[in-house]
Amino acid sequence: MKVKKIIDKESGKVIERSVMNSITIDCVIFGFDKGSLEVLLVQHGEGIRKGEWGLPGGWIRESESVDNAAHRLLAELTGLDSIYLEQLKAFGEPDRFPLGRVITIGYFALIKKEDYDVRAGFTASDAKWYKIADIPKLIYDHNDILDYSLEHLRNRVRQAPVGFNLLPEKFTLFELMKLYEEILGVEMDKSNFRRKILRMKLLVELDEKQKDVSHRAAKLYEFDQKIYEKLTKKGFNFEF
Amino acid sequence: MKVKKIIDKESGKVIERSVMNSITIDCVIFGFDKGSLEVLLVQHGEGIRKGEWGLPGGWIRESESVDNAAHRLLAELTGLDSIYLEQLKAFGEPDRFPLGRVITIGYFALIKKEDYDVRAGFTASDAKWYKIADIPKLIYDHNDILDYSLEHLRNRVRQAPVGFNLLPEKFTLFELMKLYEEILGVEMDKSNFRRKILRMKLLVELDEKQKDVSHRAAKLYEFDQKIYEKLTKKGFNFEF
DNA sequence: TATACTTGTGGTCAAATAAACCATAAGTGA
DNA sequence: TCACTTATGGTTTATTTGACCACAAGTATA
Repeated sequence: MKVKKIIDKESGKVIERSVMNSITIDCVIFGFDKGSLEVLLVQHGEGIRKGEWGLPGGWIRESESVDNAAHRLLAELTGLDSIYLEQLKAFGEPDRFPLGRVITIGYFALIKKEDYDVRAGFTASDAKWYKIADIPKLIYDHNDILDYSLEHLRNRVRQAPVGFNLLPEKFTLFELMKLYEEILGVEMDKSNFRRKILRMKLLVELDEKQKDVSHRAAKLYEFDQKIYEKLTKKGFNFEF
Repeated sequence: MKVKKIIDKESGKVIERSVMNSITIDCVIFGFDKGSLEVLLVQHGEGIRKGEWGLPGGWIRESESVDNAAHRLLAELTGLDSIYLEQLKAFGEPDRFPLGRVITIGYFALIKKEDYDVRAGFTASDAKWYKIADIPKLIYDHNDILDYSLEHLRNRVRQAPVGFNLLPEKFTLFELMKLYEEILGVEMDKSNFRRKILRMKLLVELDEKQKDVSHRAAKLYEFDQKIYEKLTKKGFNFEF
């Protein structure tokens, strides 16, 4: 089993820990800002692909579960824990990685950008949000993984209320609709959207309104956590 | 990289081929018979778990993609190729495999039982169909993988017409309904089911009827391959 | 201050769909 | 012939959808 240099998060010291040598994790981290869906990419700061952009990822330690490895890596990469994270699938074309046979397990994460400060991870020289339409050519098969994630996201938001993980705690119905429009690539009717989403009783109307807008301020809403969980399990139907 | 004994399918000779040593594939193979959903399990013929039942699976070769490995293993295990096969996800608890750290990638397959002859695979002493309700305690985390697959199947049949892969080429509407009832664990209305499924234009009515039944014989149907593919991509909505 | 403009919010109406249920057809077996 | 079973094709009512309208409530500008 390979032993890889790992820098301890707290102390900054280099420690040694055994990792699995033919399996990695790569994360597709989605965010949403001003009507645009975005993905967090990192620029590699070392290795043969120095300078090129790719998905944030890393190695799995010998003693941790795959899910835990994904959570750990995501915390290291974004500084966030307890965010929405889901395994996508394993990607395993024999030639996907040039230095040997490595299978990667894709994860997909949805984060509230308001909670996140951009910063580069350990081995990354830079980290940046890219709009979906502006994704550059990425290393290895990362463009494929990203495409797959996007497809997955589109399916997922129609079957469970996971899209909400991309919005701030408090949001207007219009913002929620714009999120769905952006993810699904469709146009919706304000009025019908409002009727449909309110009927599910998923949202709690707050005693608060938008501020600093140059038009009539809209009411703010947040989720009802209980109904959210129930609908996440049961599945919900959000067709347009 | 580990070198593992592999018996060549055609010649029966033992050949050596390098395999990945910390990743396996396990397949959950569903079949449907006389109104019951079933799973194909194998009894291990060698190793520390000799005699115990588990999911059919195997090692990934150094030179093949993960998907190809799944197809190859399935052909070796069931004698069938070109059947419905889909990756589930990777299962990677650190202690799931007692002899070292091994992550397994789950696949799920749907087969027409009429096409399949039961036979044991290379390292298996026996292979047998089990009704979902009668699944015994399986090796490693295979019960977890099976539970996950079942959940996945339930979601999948509501979003794509994949359940059809479990039925014979020609079937009656009643048989199709029974399949859905069994998978989803619900009761349906004959009349409404018929209306709904026929409206999608997915089925082709044949000039043929059931035989050897002691009641009015029902018309047989088969799929329209073109519409089947279109609906598989686009997604279809089969809520009850 | 009046007016235009923008977005929010609450409706209407017709068409499509779903759920529950009924009636008859077409076959079997006694 | 009759009783019985399943197939098949309705009907009826409630619910949901989609398209569209009208006014409310604010801002920006003349």
